Amino acid sequence: MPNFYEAVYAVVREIPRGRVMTYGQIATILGAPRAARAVGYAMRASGRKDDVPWQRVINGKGRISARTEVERPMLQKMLLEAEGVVFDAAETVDLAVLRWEPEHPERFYFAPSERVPL
DNA sequence: GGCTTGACGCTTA
DNA sequence: GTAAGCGCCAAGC
Repeated sequence: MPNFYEAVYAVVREIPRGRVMTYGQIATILGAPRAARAVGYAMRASGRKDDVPWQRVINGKGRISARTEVERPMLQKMLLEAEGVVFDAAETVDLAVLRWEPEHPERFYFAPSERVPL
């Protein structure tokens, strides 16, 4: 992984259809449990990459964040429901059931020291 | 190199 | 149960 963004995308691409992951969870797998914000930042920048299922990444409460955009969250919810993800009355996803974890999280490990400029 | 911003998260009230 | 505050890491100026 040449940079942090690609490291994040590599994980997101592994999320199966109908399942979701949280920002903090991805950050933890990358080796930076506190870098949830940076993960979200990477998602925002991933708008162009069609092969990255960004809609399957939500916050730790099981909700859609996307505070900056207005139509984005609506689209995200629509895409997830199309995959079978269920939202409750509070527009929250049941993470206890739909949260997914890679079989080999260590292969996504991204040591800060290995970070290489683009 | 330093300051500001941002799809987050945990702790406290 | 919700709301506000502080800390976190990486990117862009």
